[in-house]
Amino acid sequence: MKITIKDIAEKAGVSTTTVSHILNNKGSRFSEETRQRVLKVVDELNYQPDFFAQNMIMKKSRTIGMIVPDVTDLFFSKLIEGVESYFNSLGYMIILCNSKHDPKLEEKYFQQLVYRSVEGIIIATPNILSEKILKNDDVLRRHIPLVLIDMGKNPREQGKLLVEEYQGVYSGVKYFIEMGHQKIAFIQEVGDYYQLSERITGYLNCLEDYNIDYNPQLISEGPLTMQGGYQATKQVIEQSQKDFTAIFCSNDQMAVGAYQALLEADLRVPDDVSVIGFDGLEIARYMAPALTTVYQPTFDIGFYAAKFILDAIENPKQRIPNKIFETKLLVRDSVKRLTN
Amino acid sequence: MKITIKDIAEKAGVSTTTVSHILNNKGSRFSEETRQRVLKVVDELNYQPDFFAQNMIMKKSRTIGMIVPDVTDLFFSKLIEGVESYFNSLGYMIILCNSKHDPKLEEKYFQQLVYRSVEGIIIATPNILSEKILKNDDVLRRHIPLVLIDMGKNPREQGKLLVEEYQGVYSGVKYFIEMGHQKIAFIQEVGDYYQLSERITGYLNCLEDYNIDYNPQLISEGPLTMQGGYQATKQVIEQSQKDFTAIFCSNDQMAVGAYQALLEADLRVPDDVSVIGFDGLEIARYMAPALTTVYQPTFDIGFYAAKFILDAIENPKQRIPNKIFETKLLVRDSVKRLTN
DNA sequence: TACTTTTAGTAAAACGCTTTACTAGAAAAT
DNA sequence: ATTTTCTAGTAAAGCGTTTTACTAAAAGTA
Repeated sequence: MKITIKDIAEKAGVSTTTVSHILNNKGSRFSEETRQRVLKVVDELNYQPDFFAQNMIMKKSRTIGMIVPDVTDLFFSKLIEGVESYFNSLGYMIILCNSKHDPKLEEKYFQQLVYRSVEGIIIATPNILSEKILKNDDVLRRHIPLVLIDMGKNPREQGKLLVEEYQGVYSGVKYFIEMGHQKIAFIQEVGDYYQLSERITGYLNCLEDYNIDYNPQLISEGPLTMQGGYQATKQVIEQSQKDFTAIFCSNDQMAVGAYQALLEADLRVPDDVSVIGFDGLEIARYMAPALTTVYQPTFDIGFYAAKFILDAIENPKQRIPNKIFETKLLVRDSVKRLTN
Repeated sequence: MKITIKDIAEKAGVSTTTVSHILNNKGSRFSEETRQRVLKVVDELNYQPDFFAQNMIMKKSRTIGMIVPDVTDLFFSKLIEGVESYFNSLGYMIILCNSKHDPKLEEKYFQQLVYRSVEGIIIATPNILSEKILKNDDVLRRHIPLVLIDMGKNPREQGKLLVEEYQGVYSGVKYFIEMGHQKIAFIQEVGDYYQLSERITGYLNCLEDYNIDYNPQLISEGPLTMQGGYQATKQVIEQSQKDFTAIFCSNDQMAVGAYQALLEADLRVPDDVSVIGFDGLEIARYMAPALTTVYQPTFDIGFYAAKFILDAIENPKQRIPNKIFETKLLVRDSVKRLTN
């Protein structure tokens, strides 16, 4: 069946100890002659040590678990790219779990990852996580580093990677206002409304700071998808009877849907309605007109998540840092200056 | 440290054999009393068997390796979703590798996956793979099922999942012609031109069948990305001095870039130039105007890849089937009927 | 009663590696 | 010449399971 270290040892006329030592550059020195002989046999038989046998002793799975709600979401795939890119050269591999936004599945995956002895876990989700995840016995006992990219939804002391959502939205809405807009709509993630996420707070506070009355008819919600943005925008159009000049979308994908909904309602971007998105995905640049959007460094977030995990693996005593990423308004062509 | 089966056995006053048997419902029957006692201890100590120790004996890693060139590419992320969705409930997990279109990296990942004893490998790539992958000793010896989603690029007898690219493109170009177009541009993947892929052959043959002269100035290439489509379209515009009325894009993402390039050149879609894409991604529906595109069942391809792998795992003797997926032209608003 | 069968379990091997502790013989030191 | 040190290795334990082959005691049977 599989070639084992024993086969190599036998064929090279040495002990398994010797083979192991030579392969791992450990222990006492060996004569160049035996070294070559062993290496030659290894090469001839195309021997590779058994991953499981090795791990049983060394307890280094060199595997990271990552849970995302939707791989096809451009934000999360960019994040995955960042994570993968860091682990790439280091011999770590990632087990990817697509939770489909289902908390039950997230929990199941989490447990499976723990069972598989991953050395670290990254959970990216806008959902509330259960105690079973956040205070998992195994994870605590075995010091498995956990990093959350969760928009600040879950209480946690370390390993939180956040984006300045509040400031991001605030700067976008402020930009609308500075461009002369007063009737500013806001479409956001489902379920967020009542729990007042950072994003909507940024919106509300900015309005307040500029003494603009908040109009509930200008707010609507939907999933953070193109379809979601389309529906939510349609709803805003109906609710307000087209009485708005700007719309802030909780992410770029919603903005794509918003464009469509506006077009169908005979509202032109930006002549009739100005639009701002959030994320700064590649697609934003290619929308017509190019979308003004609040950029967040998605790739970097993934990259840092990976880095923090790795640091924590190498330094188990240390706590995992938190990090807040800045946003930046990318001004493009989807916002019109209002001259009234 | 970790709780082992020995701890459980000791605390429950039985042998490890008993614990193992009870946990796996194997071997002779045990009295309900001991069963409960063992189970209780297992629960109390929150015991989980060690994945590596188990695998060492059972040799079932329940892990699948998947290599894609770019996770952020909507086609591949959809594929991943399909694969993940099939393995999801079955306790299999997938190790995801993002090769960045680098053949060297593909080979390295492949070897790592083999080393990690994955039970199956799915490679989705438009690249030529090395012999080291296609005729890998380990994979052959250990009968690791391999499925290729490679647009037919690599010679292989089994485990090939293909799409009717030729027919897809042909039907799109034919549609252009039926709508009165004669000057039809084609933008395609880099490097494909000289190796005459299925896609360009579909284009060329269709032109020929309708007695339309093929004009090399109407062909251009770029990566299968928005940026790539943008550049390639720009090039076509220059080369032909705007002398074309339609453009076929090798994928939807290129079409997004094409829209942008056309817009910048003051060419309106579809009034001045009609556009067709390939893939049928969600985004196509939200483009303005909505993109007419050749749909391919991306999710299903992933799903079947997973299914075939699993069938092959359960049935090692059997060969892995090939499968060809049909395409379908989704007519939307990006093609104008020419009346001349 | 004396044998057989069943019940309820156990001991020990095996999986394929790494690692610790040891050693025979050669070379160096006294 | 004897002891010490160095060289080039090896034997065997151990990692945490599963599994095979076995067994003592209880129950059933003739």
